[in-house]
Amino acid sequence: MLCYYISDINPAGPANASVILGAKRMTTTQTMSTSDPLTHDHDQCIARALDEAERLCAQRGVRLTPLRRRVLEEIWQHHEVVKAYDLIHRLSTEDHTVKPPTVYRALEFLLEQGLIHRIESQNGYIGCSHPALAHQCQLLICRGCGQVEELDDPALSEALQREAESHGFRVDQQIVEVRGLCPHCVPAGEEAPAR
Amino acid sequence: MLCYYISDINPAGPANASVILGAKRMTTTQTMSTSDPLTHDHDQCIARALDEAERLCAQRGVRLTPLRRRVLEEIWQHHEVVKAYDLIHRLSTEDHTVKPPTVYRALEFLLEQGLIHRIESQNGYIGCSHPALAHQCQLLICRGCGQVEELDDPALSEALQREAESHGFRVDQQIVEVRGLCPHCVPAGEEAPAR
DNA sequence: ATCAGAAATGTAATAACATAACATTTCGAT
DNA sequence: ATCGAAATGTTATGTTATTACATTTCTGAT
Ligand SMILES: [Zn+2]
Ligand SMILES: [Zn+2]
Ligand SMILES: [Zn+2]
Ligand SMILES: [Zn+2]
Repeated sequence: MLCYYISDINPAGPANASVILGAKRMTTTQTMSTSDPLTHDHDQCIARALDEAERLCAQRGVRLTPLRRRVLEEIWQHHEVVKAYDLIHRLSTEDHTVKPPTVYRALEFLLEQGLIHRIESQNGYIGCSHPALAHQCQLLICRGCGQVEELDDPALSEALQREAESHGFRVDQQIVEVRGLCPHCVPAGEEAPAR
Repeated sequence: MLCYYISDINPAGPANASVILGAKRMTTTQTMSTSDPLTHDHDQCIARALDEAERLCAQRGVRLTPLRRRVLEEIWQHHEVVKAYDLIHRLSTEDHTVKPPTVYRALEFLLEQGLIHRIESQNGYIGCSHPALAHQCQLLICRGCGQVEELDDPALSEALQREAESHGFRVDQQIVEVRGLCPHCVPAGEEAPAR
């Protein structure tokens, strides 16, 4: 499977179509990267995320059960926000309907282990790009294509932490989400206001 | 009405009880401030917020109808997160049940006019402290008492904006919410991890 | 290998949050 | 007074999440 940056949420115009057709599967060894979503090999992206999850859970002595692994795999199918009820539908078959608590419990586990992030402004979830270490991240959420890029800028999170502390506040968690248009959707969205 | 910083969400121990009893109504002229929630005159806080809303809506040629004003007034009853269904219940009487769309439409108007902020991580709302000018804010949300402090640090919002732009991202809106313990709830919560 | 407790999953019901669609009322300008 | 737009009322339904309890699976001790 290839990861298309321009999703069908935002039907691309002719200008973008050629870009999409230009996407190609890369077979050389490379690092996982969400910064070049048009060209990266997303099969490898998924495989790497699952391997890393297996490794971390083994290391931590927690169980990445088949169900939890399956939910994580579904979340990693693309770089867009995934909703809990999407997962319920995707995991259900004619034989067997998955019920909400099943999915919510798996999500709870994955959140606890830092394998996914919850996107508060969308009631959705996304795979974490750097699950080995706990971190505060900044999420860039494109309203055009729905893709999410995870930033992990310590300078930003530290600045916010300091600001909160300067008001006597003890920080548990930061929620930093930016809504807007990603580089590939800016042309299709609105042009820059300045002229 | 006085604004108690320690709410009944987090039953205060004896150490805090005296602090609560120490809260007093201030009658001197003062600026609205959420930075000293124990001592500020919250009646004046509400009145000022409503006056400001009247003024801004008149200036902008939009209508702060009785319903919208009433919803804003309820949101300003304290400095804690208010939920939409709280408002529905508070506005309903034995004679008349307020339906969800009524409240959600009022909230939509108040959000558009920048008179309230939505707190994404809580599905809740809070009165805006500086509604005259559009701004990106940072919200400090206490898990102890539920109170919310609004920060408006341009250095922070500009830093986040620059970071997003450096990734080619066009920013529409920033969502910055910090969960933790406010100065008055830190003692009652957990002690500092360092020793 | 067997058993007991803990962890995980299954299931039913319901709570909590939000919107769509359409009817009626109110407002403000002519 | 009349008309169109804006606001509100009403019904129904869609979406997200949790509670409570039953059953199954796993793990470690015997
Ligand atoms: Zn990918
Ligand atoms: Zn992450
Ligand atoms: Zn106040
Ligand atoms: Zn504000």
